[in-house]
Amino acid sequence: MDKQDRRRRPTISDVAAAAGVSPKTVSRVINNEPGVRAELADQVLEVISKLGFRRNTMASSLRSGRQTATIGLIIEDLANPFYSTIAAAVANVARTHDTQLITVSSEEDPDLEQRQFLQLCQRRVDGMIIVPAGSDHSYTRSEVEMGMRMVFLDRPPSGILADSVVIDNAAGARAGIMSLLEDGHRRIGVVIDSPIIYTARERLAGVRSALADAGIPYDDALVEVGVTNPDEAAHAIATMLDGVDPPTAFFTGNNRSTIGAIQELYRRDSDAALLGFDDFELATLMPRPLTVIAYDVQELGRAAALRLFERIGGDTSWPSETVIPTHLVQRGVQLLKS
Amino acid sequence: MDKQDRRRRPTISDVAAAAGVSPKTVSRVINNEPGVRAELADQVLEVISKLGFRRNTMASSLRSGRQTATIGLIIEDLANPFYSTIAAAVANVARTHDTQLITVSSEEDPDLEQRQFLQLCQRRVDGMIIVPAGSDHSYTRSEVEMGMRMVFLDRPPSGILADSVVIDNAAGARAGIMSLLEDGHRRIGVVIDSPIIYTARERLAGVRSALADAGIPYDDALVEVGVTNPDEAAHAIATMLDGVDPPTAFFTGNNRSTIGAIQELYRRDSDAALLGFDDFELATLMPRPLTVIAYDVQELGRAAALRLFERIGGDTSWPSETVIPTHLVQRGVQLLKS
DNA sequence: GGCTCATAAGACAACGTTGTCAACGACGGG
DNA sequence: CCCGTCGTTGACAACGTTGTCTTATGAGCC
Repeated sequence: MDKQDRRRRPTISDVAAAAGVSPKTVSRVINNEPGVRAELADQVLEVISKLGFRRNTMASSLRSGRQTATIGLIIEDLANPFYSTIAAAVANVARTHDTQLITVSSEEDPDLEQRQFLQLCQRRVDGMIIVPAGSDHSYTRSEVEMGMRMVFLDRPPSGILADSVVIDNAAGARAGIMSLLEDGHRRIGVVIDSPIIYTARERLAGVRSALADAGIPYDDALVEVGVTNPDEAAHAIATMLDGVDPPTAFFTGNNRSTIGAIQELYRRDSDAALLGFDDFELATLMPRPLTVIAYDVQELGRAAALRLFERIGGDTSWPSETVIPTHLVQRGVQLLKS
Repeated sequence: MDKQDRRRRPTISDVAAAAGVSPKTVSRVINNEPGVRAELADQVLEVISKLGFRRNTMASSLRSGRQTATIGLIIEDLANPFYSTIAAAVANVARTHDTQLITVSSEEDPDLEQRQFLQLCQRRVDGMIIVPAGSDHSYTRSEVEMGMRMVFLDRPPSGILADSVVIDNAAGARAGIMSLLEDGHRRIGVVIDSPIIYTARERLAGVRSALADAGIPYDDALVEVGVTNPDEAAHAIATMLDGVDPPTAFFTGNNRSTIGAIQELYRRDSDAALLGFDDFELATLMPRPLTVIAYDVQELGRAAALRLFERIGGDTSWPSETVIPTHLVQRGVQLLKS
């Protein structure tokens, strides 16, 4: 280790030379191909472990043209529990296919998303799951034509026909609002992200549909759009509560907004009802009651990964859209005592 | 697209033929090597974009022997916020080095950890960050000798000398316990994972050190080890509270146990003090007061990644151990109203 | 014994790219 | 006008592996 601390990695030829056989024979052994005497194979295996030989995956898949046993996942932010749950589910499916996962963050930047996409193409991943940040994905078309498999997650693709897995956003929001209406609420404050975003748009559509069915006019003063973090949500809630004829219930369009709403409602000891899209860890310990529109986040990732591996396995059927259902769940720490 | 829906991916030779130049010239263009007339380079670039050529990363790094611009991260479970925060931090550092991250879960299984490690070696990643599940890492030695760079995260390596980044577990626990002692607590219940696990062992050592300094005998009846989930923690807390001379304060060794403790203490309206290792999202909304031993999880990942890239950059200094400091923070939703 | 045939092993080329070196024309100095 | 030099470009081989084809060996059969 003093004069040569960085040994060269042994290659198939090194193994072959040390074992007194041809490189091809070593190749046969490491690939479990038939046509090698058991005795000789053992001998080769011994040399392999003695030299610490590891087949170079890159050379192997370059030559054989087979799969690279890698898939890509493009998400907005790995630190966000929603995305990390998806990543974990995808990785689990990948592992059952002996495939490794390259996860990259787009940081909600369409340009970065595209660059990451192309880099993954250059690595010749077998397929990709993408949670779109941008709104135009026609740039993927030429790659898809050249065989890249893609599944869109959480938001449908645009500018290209491809598989997608999405939540039943509109129906979930609609069901939630209908339950508020059944409880007698007539003024419902809505706090939601910008309708530029697919999920926000769909959820808002669900809200409007439920209100329309109940014959309740849509009141712009009770809808705050473009809310992206807890503080903005808290502020929006405060403003509505301070207005004339304040809402008796709130709908928050994602869990970040729900957190902000809980903070503000708790601070004021308000007993307004709260309905939030997305369940979240520790919702059961929140200091006030709330209802969440829940769905199986793992299933979202799992379904996308399964679809992707079907494609990789050779499925060439027409692109499908998988819709993950939602359901309403009561949350809040008060339930612990009942 | 009807008869040949899967076009072959163009290679450098295809581009060369279409542009009427040699493959080497195309290579020079895509690598920004000098020695190509600007006019000719433009012409080549045009053909490249027309054909949708993407350099094959595998062939490139196979031939050039340069870095693969990939690093590996082996963690226990990507769905766990602690690990996903680390993964995000590592990915962020990686991106500044134009490197992509392959994240794999060991599922706390030493065998799987080793298999994943070897697979990453076969992919010739430039380096790896590993949160050890197993307790013996001598199996990495031959790879390290052949140039694999490794940084151990959250737990130090054993059986091999390598860089590591860990939390100041003992000092953090010690400081927390000392603060409970200052508040007058003399009977402190301890709920912690198995001491087989490095972090649990260190934290328990911190607890014992603080108690010893205060002259308080270590009472086995007040220490429950081997607790791995919230329910077990809640049960352990309940048992201690139901015993004779119950504790007036509890220390929980990680955030899962802390959650369980909160549930049980809230259920009973107990006003026992609670001190938990690990901060967590939404700790500010917990329905009772608690103190957490907090540290910068992102920094943990960031430090490990920075160290790894120093190694990849050629640093051959003696392995270092980076220790991330901790500090005490008050949490609980009651703070919102003050 | 000569034949076929199956089996085992190796020779060789190729995957897509790039390092090395040679070839070419243009240019300027002696 | 020749020669060395520079700037461009290409030919060729090689990275580590594997697909294809060939060769060597011996068993089995008439």
